[in-house]
Amino acid sequence: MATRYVTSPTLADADVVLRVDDPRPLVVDIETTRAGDIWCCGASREAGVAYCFPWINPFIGRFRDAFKGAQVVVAHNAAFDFPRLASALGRDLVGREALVGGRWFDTMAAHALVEPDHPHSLAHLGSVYTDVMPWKGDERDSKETYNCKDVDVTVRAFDVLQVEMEKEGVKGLYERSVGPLAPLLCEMGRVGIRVDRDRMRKVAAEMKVAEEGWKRKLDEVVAVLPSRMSASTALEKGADRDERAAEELDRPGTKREAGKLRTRARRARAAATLLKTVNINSPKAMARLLYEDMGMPVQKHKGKVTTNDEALAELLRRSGNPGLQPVRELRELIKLRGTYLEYDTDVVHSELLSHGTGTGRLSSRAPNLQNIPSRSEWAPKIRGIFVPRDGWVFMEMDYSQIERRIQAWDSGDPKLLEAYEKGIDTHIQAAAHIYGCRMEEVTSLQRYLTKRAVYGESYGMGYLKFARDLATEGTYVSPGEAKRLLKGLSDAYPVLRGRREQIVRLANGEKKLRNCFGRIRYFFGDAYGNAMNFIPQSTAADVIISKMVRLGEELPGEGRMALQVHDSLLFEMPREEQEDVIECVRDVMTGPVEEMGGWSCPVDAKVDGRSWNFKED
DNA sequence: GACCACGGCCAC
DNA sequence: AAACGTGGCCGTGGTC
Repeated sequence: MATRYVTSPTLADADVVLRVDDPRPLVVDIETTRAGDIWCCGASREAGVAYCFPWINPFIGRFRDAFKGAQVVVAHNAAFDFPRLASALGRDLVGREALVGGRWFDTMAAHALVEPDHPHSLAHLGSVYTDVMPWKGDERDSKETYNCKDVDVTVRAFDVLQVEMEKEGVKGLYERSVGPLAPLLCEMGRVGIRVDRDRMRKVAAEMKVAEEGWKRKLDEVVAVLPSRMSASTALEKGADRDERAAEELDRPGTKREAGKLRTRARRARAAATLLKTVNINSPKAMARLLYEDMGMPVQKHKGKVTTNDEALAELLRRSGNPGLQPVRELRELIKLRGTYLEYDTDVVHSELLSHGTGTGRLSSRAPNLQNIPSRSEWAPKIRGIFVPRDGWVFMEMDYSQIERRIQAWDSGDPKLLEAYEKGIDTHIQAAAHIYGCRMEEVTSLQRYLTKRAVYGESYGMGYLKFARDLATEGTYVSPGEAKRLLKGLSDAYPVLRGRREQIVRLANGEKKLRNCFGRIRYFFGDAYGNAMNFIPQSTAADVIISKMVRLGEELPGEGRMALQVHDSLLFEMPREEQEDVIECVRDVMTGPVEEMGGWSCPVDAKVDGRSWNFKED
């Protein structure tokens, strides 16, 4: 296709492409300076033609008018362009006075609906949807030409995507959910969540103390020590002694004994090295130490040598080596401190992406706030560093077992549905079937094992992995028992099992699955776990994002959504608005889901004015 | 110094 | 035949 890229446009050019009453979508793309200010803004209304306007008056004014008048404004990854444009033009991102309000279209978000597992970069769209030669990183292009190419590819991709979305039947999903969600996600990230850095430093310091404790423990337990001698020194002396003794024995007849002593010396030196220099954060160094120097049985994961926590737990179980537990504890502490207690800011502006997953879940990055510890011993203290603004409170509303409930709804399994209708604990119900007893007789261990089996089963986990997982946490179950557990669970809900088998067959036959919101995913090769998981996971994702869109319209007062973590929403609001917000959120989240024939899911609410660490009260 | 792959591990 | 799904970030160790 012939192209016309205008890199030094005139006012007459602006009159053409930025015409206020042009009914065609206005496609834009900004480039920014190193400091983050807008440097230029490209614009186009049709494939093959693009203008790159410097970000100066009077072009800025023309853009303002064009945004106001445009029926749709299109950008690739609009979450980058639109907030910057809105702030430069003195308008909001969402709400009545919004720059482009609900009229924006993001080609990246749209592509994620059409090809969830493909890359969504503009370069990728250019390569599959257009005949534009690859242009990213081509140093011969001026910045203006580069911008024009971006805009041109965006406008062409937009045209193709209209067709593709129609063909894939995902247009409704985009219009109802994914499109309207985009400005909300943007706004959530822009406002951000406050971090109490004093508290953060205190927790980090506490952790360091705990680390020192485990380091001393490691020092103490590695060897039986002469009094007041450091562990590494003791080990080295022992090694010296062994080696001297070995030399004396080094003659025919006692060579074997000499060899044994040398091995012992080598291992002692290795242990001494561990205490002094081995970096437990280095899998390579740990593998050398454990498997070569110390001669422990090599642990493997998917065919590869591993020193992960599961391996250390197994080595500990088999050898009883008291140095291993301190290593496990230290690893955890270092990981937690390094990952979750190093924010160099008072407000974290995590970015929520709607194109980040194959299932329609959101993802979170820079920082990822969807994986803040919740079960670790340190979780309360880590969560405690995230705080609401002064006079405001946090409120978290969680869906209760939403994916399991969706499995029940989707399969129509009468037994599981009955449990939810009658308010029966489903894990106890399943355990009663598995262990052949009455529900009152199910022990807490049996319920726990069943619950774990339920989660594993929905991902298609095998019994060996199931048994190993449990062992890592200190619950020993033989492979045979694990197998019986999974089988018993599967037998407890035969209709659900049938549906899962059907889903896997469908995925392998059609190579594509669709949930009731119209979301699709393609499957390649031998689909199993990811296929059986798609329906519940993606349906839950679509339930919650559709509710987020509703809440974007209905949330009263100043209250705002702060974060989404797959089955839960975190809100922040002035204390006096607490009751209104809770009522509104509860109503919306538990409201009937049209796409599911009026199905709904119960929620649990938690409120705390102090931090994200909700205390029971 | 920037970038990358890898092993490992946090969440739901 | 068997089968753990969806993410992002850390430190290490290597390359360019």
